[in-house]
Amino acid sequence: MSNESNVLAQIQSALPRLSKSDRKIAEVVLTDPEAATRASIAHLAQQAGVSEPSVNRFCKRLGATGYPDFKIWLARSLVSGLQYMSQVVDAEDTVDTYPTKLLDNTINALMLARENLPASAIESAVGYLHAARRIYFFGVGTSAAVARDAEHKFFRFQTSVATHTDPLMLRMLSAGGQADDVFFFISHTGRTQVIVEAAELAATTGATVIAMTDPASPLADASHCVIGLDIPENTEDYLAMTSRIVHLVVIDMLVTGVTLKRGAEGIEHLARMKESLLPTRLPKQKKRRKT
Amino acid sequence: MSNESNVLAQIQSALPRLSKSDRKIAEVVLTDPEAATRASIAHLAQQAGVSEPSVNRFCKRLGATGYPDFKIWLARSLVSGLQYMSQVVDAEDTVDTYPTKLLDNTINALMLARENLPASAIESAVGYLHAARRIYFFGVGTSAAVARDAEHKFFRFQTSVATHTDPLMLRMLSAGGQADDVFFFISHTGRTQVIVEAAELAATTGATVIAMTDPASPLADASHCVIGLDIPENTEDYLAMTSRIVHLVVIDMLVTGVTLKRGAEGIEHLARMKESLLPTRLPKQKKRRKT
DNA sequence: AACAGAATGAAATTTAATTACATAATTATC
DNA sequence: GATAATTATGTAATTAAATTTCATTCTGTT
Repeated sequence: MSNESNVLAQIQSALPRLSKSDRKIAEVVLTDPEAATRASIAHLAQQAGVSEPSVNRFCKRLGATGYPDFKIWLARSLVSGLQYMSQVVDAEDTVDTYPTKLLDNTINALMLARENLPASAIESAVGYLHAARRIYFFGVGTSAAVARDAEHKFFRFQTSVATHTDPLMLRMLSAGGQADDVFFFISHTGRTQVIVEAAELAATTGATVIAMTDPASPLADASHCVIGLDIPENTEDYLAMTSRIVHLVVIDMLVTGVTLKRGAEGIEHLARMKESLLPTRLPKQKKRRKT
Repeated sequence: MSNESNVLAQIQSALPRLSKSDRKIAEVVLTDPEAATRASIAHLAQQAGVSEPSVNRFCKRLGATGYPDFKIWLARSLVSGLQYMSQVVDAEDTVDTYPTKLLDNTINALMLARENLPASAIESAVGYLHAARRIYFFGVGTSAAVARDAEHKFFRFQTSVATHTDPLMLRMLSAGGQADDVFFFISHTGRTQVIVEAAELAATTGATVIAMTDPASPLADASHCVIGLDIPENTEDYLAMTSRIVHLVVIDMLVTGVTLKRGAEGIEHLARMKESLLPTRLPKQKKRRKT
């Protein structure tokens, strides 16, 4: 009964079982839940044409402790401004709408990733990266930027790191893999010709092949360790590619994981970061904006 | 001010500007917003160590009509267990905790950006980029990856685009700016020596200088158009730099804006994207994971 | 029709939130 | 560096809101 996560659905389903006044209240609430969250018990009672205690009893019957609590439940089952459906930018969009759409899509992608985190894959990838003598991050197109970011982050460790986008370099380096090398491939689809080929080559050399990609793809099949992510849509090749954002955050996770594994120096690094975070922000001088 | 869509992000961004007691209240709310929705004003006041009227005033300052109304806002902006305080990874973290922390920080940064979108700056930047004959994206360190991403995205237009990280190239190109060139600088702090210098140089040439940076920084001062973003903490140089994610999404916005401005072909492109989005995902075959 | 049981509303009570006012702290000004 | 002005904060009084109690009215049953 007290499934507080969605009162509206609950009211809806209880509707036929309700008494006369309860039904009147339910209808008012269902018609405009948004308004109900703002109304006082007196107002809602008047709207429904019932007495205040009736409203109160209605709330309690649903499992709330009282009317204010009921309003909170109601508010929670109404989702904040965030749009949960992936939104598409179209010709009618203006500067007041498309930035929010893009942000919402990105936020949704991250929330989705948050639900289905491939913790074990991350863990083993961290293990490999930590143990590696040399790491290659390979990605083309949009994923090249992710690879570059990873390279930049892994610089801090004494491990040697490299990124390349040139197909020839990619193939040559992959073919020359050694036991303690890690090849890390980044591809949303896992079907990019040059990447798949390189991964297959690398796998034959005894090096470790990690892929951040679709788990049901040729690239995944060629890899020893797959970081599979649940990413809403394939907007590949088009404007905003939300997957690359998720990929970047996963890179952060890997760097963090390796840092933690390295102990001492790593921890010291983290401590410094903690400090830098505390004095939240520097007081800003007067703002100045042109045009 | 009364942008009711996400009070938590709003509080987060107001945090540094708040008075002593307001901050205490804000911290209690941010630490456990879920609990705050259930607490009475007296309880919350006691928790924060302030008086009840202080809590009431806090709510009003945020735009709510009072405490109960504030609780409704809070409930509405609450999404599935997300942590709203910026979280720091420490030595005790495991693979079960730090990935979520990093994701939460990123999501928060994006929600914050969503509340304080510099729409007008984005609009004018889009105007400049659309009109440009040649575009340079300059960023160093972490921002280099953002610049690279921007370059990759702007390739689609006939405008010529370039990115460089080499300080010499940067200075040379900046000095050689022309009237219809756009120099786009990316820097979280706006205090990176080489970037600020290049911006100042470029500004003397008659070219347009755009900066995505802290609005109260030397870089902002040197620019014609500043895209200022509200980004929680300065984790600069350390593990996860949430600002770069926000920057990337802003790049998406700019590309989208320019695409929309280009009309016809741009729209056709968007239509194709829309199609690609509908058959959401390919049915995945059996998953396969190794190690 | 008469009764039991639930449903409902009026009024009283309690609880919670808000306002008014006084005091303290901060900031600006000279 | 002192003083005025402003802003922030708390105490107490007030008001508003929600809840409980209890009397009344429906509803269905025999």
